[in-house]
Amino acid sequence: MRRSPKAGKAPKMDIRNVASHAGVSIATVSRTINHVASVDPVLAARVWKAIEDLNYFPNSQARALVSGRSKLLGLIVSEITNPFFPELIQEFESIAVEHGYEILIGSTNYDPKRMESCVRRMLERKVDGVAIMTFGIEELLLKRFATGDIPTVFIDIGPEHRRSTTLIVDYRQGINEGVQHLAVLGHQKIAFISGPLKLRSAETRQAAFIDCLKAIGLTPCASWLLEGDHTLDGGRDAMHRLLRLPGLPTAVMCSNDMTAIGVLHALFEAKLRVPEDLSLIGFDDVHIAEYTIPPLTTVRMSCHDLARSAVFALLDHLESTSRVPAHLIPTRLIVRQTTATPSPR
Amino acid sequence: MRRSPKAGKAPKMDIRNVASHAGVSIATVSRTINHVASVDPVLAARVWKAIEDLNYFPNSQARALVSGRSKLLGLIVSEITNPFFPELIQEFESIAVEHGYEILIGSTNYDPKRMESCVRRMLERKVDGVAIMTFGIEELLLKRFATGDIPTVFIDIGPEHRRSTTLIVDYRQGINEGVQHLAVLGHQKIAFISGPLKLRSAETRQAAFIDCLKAIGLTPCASWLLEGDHTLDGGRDAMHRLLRLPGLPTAVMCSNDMTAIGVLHALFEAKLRVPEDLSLIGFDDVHIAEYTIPPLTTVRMSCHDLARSAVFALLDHLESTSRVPAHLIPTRLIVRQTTATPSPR
DNA sequence: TCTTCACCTGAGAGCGCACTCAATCTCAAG
DNA sequence: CTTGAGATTGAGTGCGCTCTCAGGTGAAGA
Repeated sequence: MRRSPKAGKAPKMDIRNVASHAGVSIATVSRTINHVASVDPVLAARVWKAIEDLNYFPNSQARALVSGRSKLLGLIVSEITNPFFPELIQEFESIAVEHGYEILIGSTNYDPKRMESCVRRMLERKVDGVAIMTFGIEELLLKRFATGDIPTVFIDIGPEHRRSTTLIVDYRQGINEGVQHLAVLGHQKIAFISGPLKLRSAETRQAAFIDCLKAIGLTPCASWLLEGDHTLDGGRDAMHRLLRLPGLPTAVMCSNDMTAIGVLHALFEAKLRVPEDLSLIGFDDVHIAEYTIPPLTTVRMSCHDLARSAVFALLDHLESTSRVPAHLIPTRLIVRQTTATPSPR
Repeated sequence: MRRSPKAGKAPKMDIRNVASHAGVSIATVSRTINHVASVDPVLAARVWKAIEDLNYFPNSQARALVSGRSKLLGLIVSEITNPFFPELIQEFESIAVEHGYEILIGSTNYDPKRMESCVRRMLERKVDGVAIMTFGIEELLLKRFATGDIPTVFIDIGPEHRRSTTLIVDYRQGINEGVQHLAVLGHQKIAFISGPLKLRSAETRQAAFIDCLKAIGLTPCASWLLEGDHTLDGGRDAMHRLLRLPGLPTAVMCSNDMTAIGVLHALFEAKLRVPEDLSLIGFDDVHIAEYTIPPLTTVRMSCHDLARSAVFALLDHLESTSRVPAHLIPTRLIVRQTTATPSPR
């Protein structure tokens, strides 16, 4: 009774107890738990009863240790407080659980130190696979998982090896729809508030915006290309900066919805009306985008698609289910009420 | 090479490899890793170098198995897509990590089945402690953890035993401030949109509201006591119901911020202005409450306080740090711009 | 009746690590 | 030079479980 000072309580329930209580060997208990077909139904019933009676839970540490499979999937996101990620996590988790896996979440907050510890923890816990959905792997993560020891899923850019999948988001499609939509309404002066440009995907979104602008014969104005950080505060601050500029654009596109909501707030403070004085388009289409005032026109990147593709890609590597997942994530414009014809000024 | 069909890759790095590479016994490696003071610095250096060279990670499954401590803290929340919880999770995680623990998240979505599987998973993974922050334990959870085998933290109501802590949220304080604030502004007709009433805390909040109303001589009107579900959609729907009623209140208090944001949206659709036509007060003070239009007056229940108290209470049970945590979580009104004098009608 | 074979079951090994305990080593004092 | 206390070290055990493999059972065929 060395390491059990609490004493007496739970009498260290393990597979042996179940075995003796059911009058079988531990091997049979193990087989029963793992649904091995060859177990005599009578014995299996006895085992299940014993498990029930004793309120036994298999120790997954031990299971993982011996089987080599932890049944854990890592999920690394950049910022859990950005509503997009909880939505993604929820979806990811339910699909994972459905397939017998659990998830270990890591939130990097764009902080290299946290990122490092995140990866380390995943490795230590021996996750069976990892989805890195940070929208911008600062090399670090990429390098850590480059060895290809465990299956990975990346977004936009990732290592090239057999056990890794890269999900490509078609930012251009949705952003183009947004720009076109604005152009059709008559906007010519369009600003863009990006995410942190060290993030690959933020950069890609901005690049897509610039290209789309050029495609319709508009010249992107450098001072209307602001860098945000994908947060509410960042969006508000960027808009403040924009407002201090001499000329004002007639429309603003944002790299994500949080930024757009921040912009909405800055505009409210400045007593500017949306969409009358300024049109606004977000990106992601988080649930709350439908609830802003006015409801936000935004580019939808389905976190449902993303989560599904990620889990399935991982499962594919793990169990070669050959359930070929879609690796191209589409985006499309959802028109709500933050866009309108520019008012003559 | 039986169970390693991937072959060749990582040569099954374990403590033995490190030991032989460093020319010491595995015991010394173990001691080094665990920072046992008595290890000869020279040997320790050799060990660390070997660890570095071999890129070795201790297997936490094995560590947990033998030591009996998983260094895992469970965190069960009701709904990860409600922004309050990500904020709570982030705080909880960073404090936990700071103290050498990791967290396992479970989101119940108010679904008994998910709840059951959540608990089961926590138990199977042998978490060292669990914080149940669902604001409404439907007995189920309570019962599951009632045995007192592992330390737990509950909110509002929990089992009574040595290894369990119950955090009491002082809903009344903040709600009272809200009601008073409304009363001072001249409101007499105040509605309340609750959370799902099967949730203990939702019920408590509503009860507090009713009491506060009575305390200032107002009679709560039954038809103005609506049940929501703590979501955006629920808030919007409840407000729709309220709008269909013959008489309209002049102010609405909500059981959480998501509900309030839903209400805001319903009001926008109905072309009613806030706060001119109707005053509105939320609850929680999630970050985005500052960003609604107009910015939401709300009762702050600090998720920072909550997370801190929860982790510390758990650590206290685990390591008897006797870092006595505050068990009373205060709430207070944050006045922003959704409240004003009722307009004469 | 005896062998063959398919089918189950249980004994036992060992997953990677922490921890105990006895062995070894160091060094000062006798 | 010997001895003992104290400091380090390494062999070995076992955490709870899965999986292999050999042994045992019973039905079918010779």
